[in-house]
Amino acid sequence: MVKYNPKKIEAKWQEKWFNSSVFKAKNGSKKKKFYAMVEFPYPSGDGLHVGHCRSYTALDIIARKKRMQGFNVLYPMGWDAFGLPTENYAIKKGVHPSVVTKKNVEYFKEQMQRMGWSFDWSREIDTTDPKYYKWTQWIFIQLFKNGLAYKSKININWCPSCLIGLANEEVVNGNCERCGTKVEKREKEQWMIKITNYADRLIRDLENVDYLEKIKTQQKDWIGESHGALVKFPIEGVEESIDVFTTRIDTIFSGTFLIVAPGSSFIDTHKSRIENIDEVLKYREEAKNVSDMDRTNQDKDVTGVQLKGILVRNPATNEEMPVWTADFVLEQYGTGAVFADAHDKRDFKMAKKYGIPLRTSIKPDDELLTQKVKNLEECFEGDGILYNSVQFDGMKSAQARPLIIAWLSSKGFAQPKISYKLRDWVFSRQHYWGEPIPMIFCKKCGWQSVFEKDLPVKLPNVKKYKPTDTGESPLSLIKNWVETECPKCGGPAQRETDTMPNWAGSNWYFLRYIDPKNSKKLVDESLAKYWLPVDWYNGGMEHTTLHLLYSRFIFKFLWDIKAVPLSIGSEPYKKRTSHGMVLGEGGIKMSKSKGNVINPDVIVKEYGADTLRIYEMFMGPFEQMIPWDTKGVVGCRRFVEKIYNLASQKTAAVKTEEGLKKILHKTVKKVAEDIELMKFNTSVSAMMEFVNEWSRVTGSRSAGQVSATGLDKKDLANFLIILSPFAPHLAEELWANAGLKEMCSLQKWPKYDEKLIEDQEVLLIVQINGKVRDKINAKAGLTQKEAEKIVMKSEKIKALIGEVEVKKIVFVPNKLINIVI
RNA sequence: GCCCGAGUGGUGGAAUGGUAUACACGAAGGACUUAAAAUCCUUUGAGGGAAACUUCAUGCGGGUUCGACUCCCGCCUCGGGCACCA
Repeated sequence: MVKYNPKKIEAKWQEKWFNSSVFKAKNGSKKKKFYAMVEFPYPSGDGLHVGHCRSYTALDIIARKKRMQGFNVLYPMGWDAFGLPTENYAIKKGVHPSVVTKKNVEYFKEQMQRMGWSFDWSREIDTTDPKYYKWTQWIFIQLFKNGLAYKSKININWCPSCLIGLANEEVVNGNCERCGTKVEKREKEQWMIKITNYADRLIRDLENVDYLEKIKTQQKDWIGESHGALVKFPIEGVEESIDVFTTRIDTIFSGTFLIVAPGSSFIDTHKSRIENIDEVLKYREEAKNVSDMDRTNQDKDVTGVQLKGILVRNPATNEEMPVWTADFVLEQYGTGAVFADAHDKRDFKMAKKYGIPLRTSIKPDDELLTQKVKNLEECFEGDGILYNSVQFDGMKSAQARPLIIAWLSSKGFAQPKISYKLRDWVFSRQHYWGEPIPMIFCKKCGWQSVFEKDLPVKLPNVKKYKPTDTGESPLSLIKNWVETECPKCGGPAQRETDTMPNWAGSNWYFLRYIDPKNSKKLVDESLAKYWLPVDWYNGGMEHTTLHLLYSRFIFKFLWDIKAVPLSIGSEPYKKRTSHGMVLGEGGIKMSKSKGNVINPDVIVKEYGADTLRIYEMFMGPFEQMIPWDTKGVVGCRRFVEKIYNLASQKTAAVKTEEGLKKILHKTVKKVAEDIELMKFNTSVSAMMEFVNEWSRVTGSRSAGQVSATGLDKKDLANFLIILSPFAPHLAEELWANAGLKEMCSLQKWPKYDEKLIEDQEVLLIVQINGKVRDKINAKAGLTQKEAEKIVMKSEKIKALIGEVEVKKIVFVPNKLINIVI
């Protein structure tokens, strides 16, 4: 018998697949479409990660199964190749980033093909290809033309190590998401995208998509919608008022002072009337130097300064309130001002510290606690019952809120308002290796977009792409590129030198796979109509806030401007799932510094791609984090080899053994159902059980008389088909060896026989008072009476019941009988 | 602090109201071999018993039920998300 040699088998079938059109998605097909997508990788120098393998194998299984079920499947792959690691590597080694990218892409592609994933390589895309980023730039111009891209001088998060501005989303606990350096504040003119205009739709439309509940929650949390009211506080001595956003209007009767953010324009507007303006401005400067991390530190002592000479009036109580500034009030949220009262811990703490008067107006249900609250010994923040609130006394918080808004609204002091935590998206980066922002600044005409016919604005090929210490993009040093003509007046003008963030290329890539070579349009309308939306999108949990949000937003925008057909709806992904991370052995994260990174190449070389594919599916529940275990790989290799040996026995075709046939049909059913639910681990174990039985049956026969496979040709074919999404090379090889026609990958997915699966005989569990006391083999479909009769004959049961009275008998057909005594 | 998810053998895990520990790894013993590797066979939750068998066990404490890993209530631990958000 020939020994199982994955190296030979796998190379052979990969060549056959990729030199033919078996996995090519067909435009203009009458078949139903299925668009399966995985997050395209960033082609780093490290090569493919075993985490990529988990995600790509899972959707490969789904794509292969759908193909066999008669769908026209699109399962594409590409490269998200702009980004810092490539740039940093290029700087260090003195090679151009495009050269580095090309090398990395080649390596990744080679690795991917060795895994046997059924990608349609004819649709490969690369975000750094000018033919691709032409359209990334085109999208930016549309955003600009529609008033959603604007330039603004803002305090940006600056990473002093990467020398780059970061979006709020890229700051994790006050540190740079990429390198972990503490983020600083810098004031800079930046391109901003008005994603906030879409906040409500980005929440609302989640109802129409099939995402994991966890992912929907994350999206909602990130957008941070809160319902409340905008309340006007009239300013004493002038005909003006200040707006405050609140979700707790029920506490307004206890509002005794007002706090504005240190950076609030309120301070500038009323500068002349603030008696201690120097002190206030000094506090503002100090607040600027406090990082967001410290500003949001709960244990920090509260600080603040009163704006002396300024008083406002509480529209509910008509009492005068002093105005303070404190750094815990943030400029960016709500209106940058709050009314303060005894029912907020921070306000409470501040009032106690500076001796500001407090009053309470909400009491909890508890008498003892109420006394403490009334005596200002404790701060009560929850919903409760109103008092000190005139006509609202005795009402519950939730009940009172809409009534108070209505009452104040009738007097012209309030209106309902929804506020979001989501902020506009900082879109400028001061780096070389990104898409140039296609904008031109003219002193006379202001910011103008490049003519669409002049796209793409190519990245100039230069030697110096190192970031500058000044925070300017390295492109600013290339004079003959920067200097250009104004598209409007033709006068001298300068190009924008900042580039786009890495999200820019990845937030619309699913559109380009549909029509990757179109030079006239973003995507052909009829093709988009056929292929969109993406039916199933899988990726990492780390991309379920940012990338998913950005790409949903951009798609909605493109839908609004009719760049994609209206009929497909405004959500790009019908279904989104996420895989759990693959951890290093021992449960710690894989990292180069810990030296515990598993290279898929090494595993493929030693065990074969089919083994690696099966292991990654078998290792545990798909959505769960799981530590790598090379010993577990060995078990999967044994399984693969066992199949190879069993199927390779050259014997005359026999009739499949009855019991084995039944298990095969059950396995066909289970594997099909489990794949849809991404329960790959149990599909594999079901196949293992089948193979164990197959091996047992075959073994007993060969020991006896006729040496036989125990599976006839037709049943072997069916098993190979359900195995093929998991171990495609092995399935093809055995398919060919068995003399079956065409490729296994082109077969129809098998049906199972309902009748055959039904058990003729069942194991009836006999319980007494819920404890298992006997197991009896019985005919299937027994009635309760018949079952009782059989059970009462059992010596064991008779002995256990004895003379005691039987109170009740619970009967579950074909499963169990429970005698209660 | 708030919101999700999880906790089962030595290990990864299976079972979503009905035989707890499928499948796999590891370990122990055996066969084959001069030997090792590979392969095959047997055992493998814990305790008691010569055995038939029996008691206990799904993070902890209660509850519902004929019957609970599974449902409900209260805690503990771990992981993830959000966080002076007004």
